Amino acid sequence: MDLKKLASRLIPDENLPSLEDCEKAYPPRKLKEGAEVTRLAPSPTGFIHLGNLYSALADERTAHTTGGVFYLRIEDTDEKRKVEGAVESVIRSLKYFGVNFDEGAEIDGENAYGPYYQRRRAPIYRAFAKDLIERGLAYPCFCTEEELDETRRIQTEKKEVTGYYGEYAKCRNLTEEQIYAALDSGKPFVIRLKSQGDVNVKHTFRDAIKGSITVTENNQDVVILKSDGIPTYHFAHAIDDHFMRTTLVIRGEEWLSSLPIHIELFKVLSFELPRYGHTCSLMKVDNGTKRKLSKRKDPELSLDFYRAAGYYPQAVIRYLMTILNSNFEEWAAKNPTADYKQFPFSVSKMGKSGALFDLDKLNDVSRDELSKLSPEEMFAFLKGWADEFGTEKDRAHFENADYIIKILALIMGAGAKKKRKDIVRAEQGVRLMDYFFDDTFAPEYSYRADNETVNKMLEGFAALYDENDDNSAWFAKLKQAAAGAGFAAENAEYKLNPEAYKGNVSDAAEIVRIAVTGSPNSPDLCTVMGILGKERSIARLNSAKR
RNA sequence: GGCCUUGUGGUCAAGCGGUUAAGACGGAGCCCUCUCAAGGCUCAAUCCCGGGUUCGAUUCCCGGCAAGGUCACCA
Repeated sequence: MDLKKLASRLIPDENLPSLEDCEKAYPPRKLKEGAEVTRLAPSPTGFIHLGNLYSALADERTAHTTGGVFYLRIEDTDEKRKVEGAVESVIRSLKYFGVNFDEGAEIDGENAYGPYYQRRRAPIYRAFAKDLIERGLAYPCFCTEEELDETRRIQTEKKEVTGYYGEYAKCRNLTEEQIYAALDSGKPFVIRLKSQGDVNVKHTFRDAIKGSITVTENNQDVVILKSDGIPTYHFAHAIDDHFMRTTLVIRGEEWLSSLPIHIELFKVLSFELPRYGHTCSLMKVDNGTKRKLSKRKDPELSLDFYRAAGYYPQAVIRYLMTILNSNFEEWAAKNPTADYKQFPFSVSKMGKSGALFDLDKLNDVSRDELSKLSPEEMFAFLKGWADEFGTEKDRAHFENADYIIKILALIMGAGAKKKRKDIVRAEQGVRLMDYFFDDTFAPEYSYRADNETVNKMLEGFAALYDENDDNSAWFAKLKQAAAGAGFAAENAEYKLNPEAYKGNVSDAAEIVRIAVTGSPNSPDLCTVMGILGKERSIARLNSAKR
């Protein structure tokens, strides 16, 4: 059979680049020894979630801690699943979390290895497919979807491996006449790899994350060019990662099972195989079982969700870092002020089994991270959130920067010997301040004492309160009022004879606290009242009487 | 079902033939204390199972089991 002629018939494109041209156009990168080139290669199918950020961070850290390059490639070979604006959304979301690309789709700067949209690279793929056909390593397949379904059914029935291989590869040995007849009749076709592999042969393979794994040779005649002439993932992956000079392909472990295909593809294309690192996926518990995070099933894991909830970007990143490299936490404890980018990230330190997403842990990391901010920085962060996601009232409150910063100094324990870690995320932090504003102050007045006692305490303290008192003077007056209302002024006295009193000082303070803040829990009450000012404090004490 | 991967407290995990089996989150308790946080201290809780190899296995080997992934003209 004249393969040259067949190739020209199958791929008649003019102006295809020559294989040598491609090599020349995308030469090996000039990087220092050990520098890794990594990439994020999403398909533009919609929003990205925490799991995507997780692997993007692994890529980004690997590239940037080794002095390499991190680029963005868009795998848009599936027209049907394309979503408008998805690319911008990916870039924007990742940027919010501080994950930035050096080159790639929609990125300014060095674009020498582009284009980064696979659809725009069609001529390259087609040139190589044509070459494979000429070399007898690929062939046209005219099987219809129905035929394929049918063989799959038979294979399943006979408990054989499904797929297009061996005797099931019907089009593999078509005669010249059959091929041209099909072509002449206008039947649509795909191009398949003529696999040379043998499933009985196994190799051990070194994965950068999983370590030593065994791979079985591929014997599937996989589709490399779909009937629309666009490559499948497998083929595009081999060609792109070769010509974009990726050194380390970091991707989810769901790709592990197609690794044999990729190995064969690199081999027949005569490309040097890059290194691979297959990450375990982030899991979540669903109906009592673990499963990997999914875009469709877990909208609450969308990156935009975390933005809306007001999670601090650095906190999410640091949480992810603790899962990515388990020694990160230890390092961070030793270097409390260091930026996470100084951490010597290593793919080899990545875990081998899938981690469960742990909200408690994220919250803990968040508290910690946020407690490092100054009240001014916290103000800026909260205001940014309020501007985008807050209520009308929130935005109005944030006009008064000085007032809020004073509140934040209290809530965060700034300047005090011990910092507070009350704020986990912006939304919750903003709500924490509600009682400092009259229009959001919503007390419940759920006193434990009887009304008479409450009123006596409130009146007594209102009469004594002086906004110029320092903390101890303030507390002395609280005790005085407490005694007047029948509480024990000193705890020791109360312990000796609890029957004689309405309660201890804590119980008395609780009444005032509820009156002023609407809640039995709050930071230092003396300071709260100082921030509110005498007038409002007294007004609240009065209106809190029963 | 075939193939691949993984299996240390509730969660994330150190560990790499001999350890009282780290640490963090979460839980319980105590201290501190005007409450709540924070902080300090203490406690409970783990090597999937069965065979080997070995003086000795969480660690090495084999076999189970369980979980996850994958078997498309989707990526």
